[in-house]
Amino acid sequence: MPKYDFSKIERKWQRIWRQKKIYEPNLKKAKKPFYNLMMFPYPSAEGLHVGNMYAFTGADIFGRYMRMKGYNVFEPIGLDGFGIHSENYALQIGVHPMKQAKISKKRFYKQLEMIGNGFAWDKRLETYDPEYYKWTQWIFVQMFKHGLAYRKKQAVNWCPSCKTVLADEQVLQKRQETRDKRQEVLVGACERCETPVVKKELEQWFFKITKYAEKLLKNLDKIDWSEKVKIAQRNWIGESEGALINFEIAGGVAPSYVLLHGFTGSPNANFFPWLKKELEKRGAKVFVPALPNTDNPSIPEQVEFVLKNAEFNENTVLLGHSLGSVVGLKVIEKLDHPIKRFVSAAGFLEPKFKDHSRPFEKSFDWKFDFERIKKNVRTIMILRDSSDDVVPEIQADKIQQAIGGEIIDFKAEDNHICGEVEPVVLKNCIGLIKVFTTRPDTLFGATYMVLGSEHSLVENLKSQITNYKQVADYVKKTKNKSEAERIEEGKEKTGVELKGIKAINPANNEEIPVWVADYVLSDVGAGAIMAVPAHDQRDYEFAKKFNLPLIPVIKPNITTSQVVRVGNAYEGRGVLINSGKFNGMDSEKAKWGIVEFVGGEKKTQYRLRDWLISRQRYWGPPMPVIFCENCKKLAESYKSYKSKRSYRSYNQGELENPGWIAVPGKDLPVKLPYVKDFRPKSKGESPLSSVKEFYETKCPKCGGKARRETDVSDTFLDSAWYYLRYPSIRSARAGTIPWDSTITKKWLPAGMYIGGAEHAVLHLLYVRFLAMALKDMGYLHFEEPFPKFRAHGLLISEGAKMSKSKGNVVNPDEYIKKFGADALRMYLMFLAPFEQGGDFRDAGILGITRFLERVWKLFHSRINTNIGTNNTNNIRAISGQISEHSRIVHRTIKKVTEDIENFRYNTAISALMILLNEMEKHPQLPITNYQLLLKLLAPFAPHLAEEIWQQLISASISQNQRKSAFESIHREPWPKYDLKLIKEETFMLIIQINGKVRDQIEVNKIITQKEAEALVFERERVKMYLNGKKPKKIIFVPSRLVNIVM
RNA sequence: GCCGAGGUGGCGAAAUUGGGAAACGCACUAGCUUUAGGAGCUAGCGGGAGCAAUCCUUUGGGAGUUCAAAUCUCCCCCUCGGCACCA
Repeated sequence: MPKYDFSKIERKWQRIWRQKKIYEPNLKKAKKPFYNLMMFPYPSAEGLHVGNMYAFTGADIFGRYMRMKGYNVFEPIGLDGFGIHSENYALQIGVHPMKQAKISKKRFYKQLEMIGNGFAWDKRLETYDPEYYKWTQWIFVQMFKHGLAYRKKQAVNWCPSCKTVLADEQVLQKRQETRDKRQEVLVGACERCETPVVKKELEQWFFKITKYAEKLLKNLDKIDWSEKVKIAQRNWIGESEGALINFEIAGGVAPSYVLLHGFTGSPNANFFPWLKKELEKRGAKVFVPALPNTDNPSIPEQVEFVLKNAEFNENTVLLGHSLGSVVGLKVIEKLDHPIKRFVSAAGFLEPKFKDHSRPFEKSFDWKFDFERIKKNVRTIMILRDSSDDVVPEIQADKIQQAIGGEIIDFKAEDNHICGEVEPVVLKNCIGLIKVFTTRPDTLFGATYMVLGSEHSLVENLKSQITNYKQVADYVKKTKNKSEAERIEEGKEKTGVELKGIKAINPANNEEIPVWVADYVLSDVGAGAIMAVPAHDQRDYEFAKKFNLPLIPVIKPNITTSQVVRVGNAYEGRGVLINSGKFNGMDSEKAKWGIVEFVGGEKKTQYRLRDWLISRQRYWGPPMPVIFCENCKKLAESYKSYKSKRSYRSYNQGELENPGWIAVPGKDLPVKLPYVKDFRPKSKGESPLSSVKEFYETKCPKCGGKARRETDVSDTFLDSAWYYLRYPSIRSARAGTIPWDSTITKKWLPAGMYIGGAEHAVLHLLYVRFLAMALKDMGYLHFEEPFPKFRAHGLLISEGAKMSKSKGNVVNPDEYIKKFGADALRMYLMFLAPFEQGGDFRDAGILGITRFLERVWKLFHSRINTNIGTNNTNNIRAISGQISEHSRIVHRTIKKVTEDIENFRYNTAISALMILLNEMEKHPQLPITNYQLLLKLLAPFAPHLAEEIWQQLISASISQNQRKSAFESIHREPWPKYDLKLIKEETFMLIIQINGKVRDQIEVNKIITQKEAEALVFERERVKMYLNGKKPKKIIFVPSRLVNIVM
């Protein structure tokens, strides 16, 4: 018997498979395409990790199974070679990443071939290949052009010792053992040098993933993914349903108001009389001039009239309705000192109306000095009626783009904000604190308010805050707090009261204090909260610490029946819900009833943040944008409407980010230059920022002197679209876009995606987002790239996560050398369910080695000796025994098939072992059954199965019968099982007495209860236990058991 | 604190529409094979009692539902993973 020389066999078949291209489907012509995708590795270390192999093998078994089921399986592989992992590795070993990439590539592909997967080798890709990142940059440009990329200042984690920006994952978050074993808490420190991390503000690029928050969340219900990954995504997106509620600032009413009516209006029309009364009631001086020539107005004339008759000081609020808003803007432009606030109700900048033209359109030049206006007004509120059929919605945006301010969208009482009572208008004329709450039903229990440190009101109310210095000091301290301090302080709440300011609870009109505290985060909700100590643990802690009231004093004009959940605070717990009704509504209804009662607005809020794309690093694709001073001016002037012609050549991204110009497609890729010193720079800039030849360039728009962006993009962008590239590599039709649409339509979305659960929220969310965005741009025909995703478990070693410091990293190479890839593959899959992960221990692999040896031995000792001579006779001679033996074979087919489909590879392998045990015992083993065993084994041990299969073919089929083409076992049809053969005619009837097994008999499957009982009571053992007594009850479970209850 | 997964022999695990707990494998023990070994074959292998037939007991702990619970319900403990002052 020849020796089972796995090294030779494995190398041989790997070579032949590759030569014969049995894993390279014809991507254009395939009839039953199946895209079997697995997450590609980042080649950041010495080589492939056994954890990678675990994942790839598990995915490959599924692919091989699908191939045998008749699908044209496409199973590509590549390297996620860009990014911080690879760069850090290069830094660590002191080799330039460009050089290291070549070394890693060779090593990784060699290892990837050794594991015996059915990879489509012709379609490899590496993310650092300019041919690839050209398209990564192209995608960035598309995002930019479609307004999905923008620049924003944001604080980043900065390690002062390593002089580099750190990703959140690189900041120590948990109590960890430090390298020199001190048991210290290193929260908020750099993972490499353990220096406390500080915050540094940098301008960076973001992708608007938040725009897709709702879709990303909703689609989760439609896709078949590992449930835990879906849950992680749901939590990450973090939907919360709640309401925005405005709290009036007591004394937020300004001393003086000037209200300007619109075209054909008057001080007695619309909401003007009511508004005047409301404001005067609160002690304000209100001036509502009747503007001259209201039916055929001249704007300059009205402006002059207002300037002459109205008084403006720094506490004046100016409101303009419709044309009054235009007049108001002009008035502000002419002032020589600032006013407190400008409220634009249904205002506009251009005379473009939805209905008809108006006489004042032509007599005015529609030019404004926006810079001056901005200087002359401290806060701006832009009210937009969602049902306005006079002024287009876009006008509000235009005002905001020109002078800033806040847009308030609402449905006015009457069209074009012309109701006699318009509460939203009033609210915006007086000072307001807007809060977001998911519990509006606790509104009656709000006893104070808290603003986040960065809340704009802190500065805007400066003049009214009597302890401003104290407040400012606190705010400054909070902003400078490092991550470490913030977490360390943990539960101990801090804060400062804004003295001189009171807010009014709109539910009960009670005056409540306003605080600023860092437990309220400025970028969450509205950046301010109503504090309800009776219901919220955090508010309770804060209230206790600063002696704030825990429950409100209910004013007599609010009846207790209106109160929902005021709550009773009590010591220790702080939360006792006192539920009630509100105006006859209960619970859920009351919650929203209150929102309506106080004029709030229902709102769904998401926790998801926009995707920060910029990396101040070297090893990534340079971002394909160029900054041009000249174009900045042009793009900005677009906002002021000074030159309509020139802005037409700018795309949305260029207009939204003045000065930033996309690199045109023909100039892509923007190649990453070779930079000798690729280490991160100390200023929070990419190493490219010191390469003059790189950043000095010409503006693609105007040809003037310009500067390239020197940051590179996040690695997650590389991996967010790689699956689109694989099938189109070297396709002639991919040229203007990165993929061939015909092929993409055929192969995508992917049939199966397999990868680690550690990517649940980043990679797996980004891929989905990008697909949605590209679909909306018209480049793709689907929005979910992976309708089916399975997360494999984590492979640990000797009970612990593999890590270099623990020294328990397993290198697959030595195991492959020692035991063979087939043995290692099967051992990894046999450990535990694939989706659970497993613990790699040396000892167990021998069991698999024995199994494979026995499969080999069985062939050479029993099968091979029988074929060739009179094979067919042989089968006929033993046909009588086939059916009995076939039963277990068919049961195994069923078991293995179902187990593969459910990724229960461990039990599939166990079933194969049981089958082998049976076959060894069987005196005359039919060849056909052995062939079935081989086919079932093929996905798990592809080399051995192929070797024996080929030997079988050459031994049993005479030369002239043999087909000329190479017939791999991996293209054989997957065995089908015969249900009739599986069905048993008899079964072991279990006899229980009081639930305990006492006996068993083999009986026919179709036995009735009566027949069973008759048999059971004849049994000696049963008689012994009954001892003449009559049973209380007899339970009969068909084809299972009889339970006699005594 | 919140969310998720899990806890079964010496070890990895199997059994989940409630119906024989421990399949399959590792390790171990004994024997066989004139036997160099991480080789092969046979048998045994949760714990306790017994020469044995057999009996009792056992799925993190406690309670419950049921003829019957690893599986369902409630409470508690532990391990791992994720999120974390999200209003």
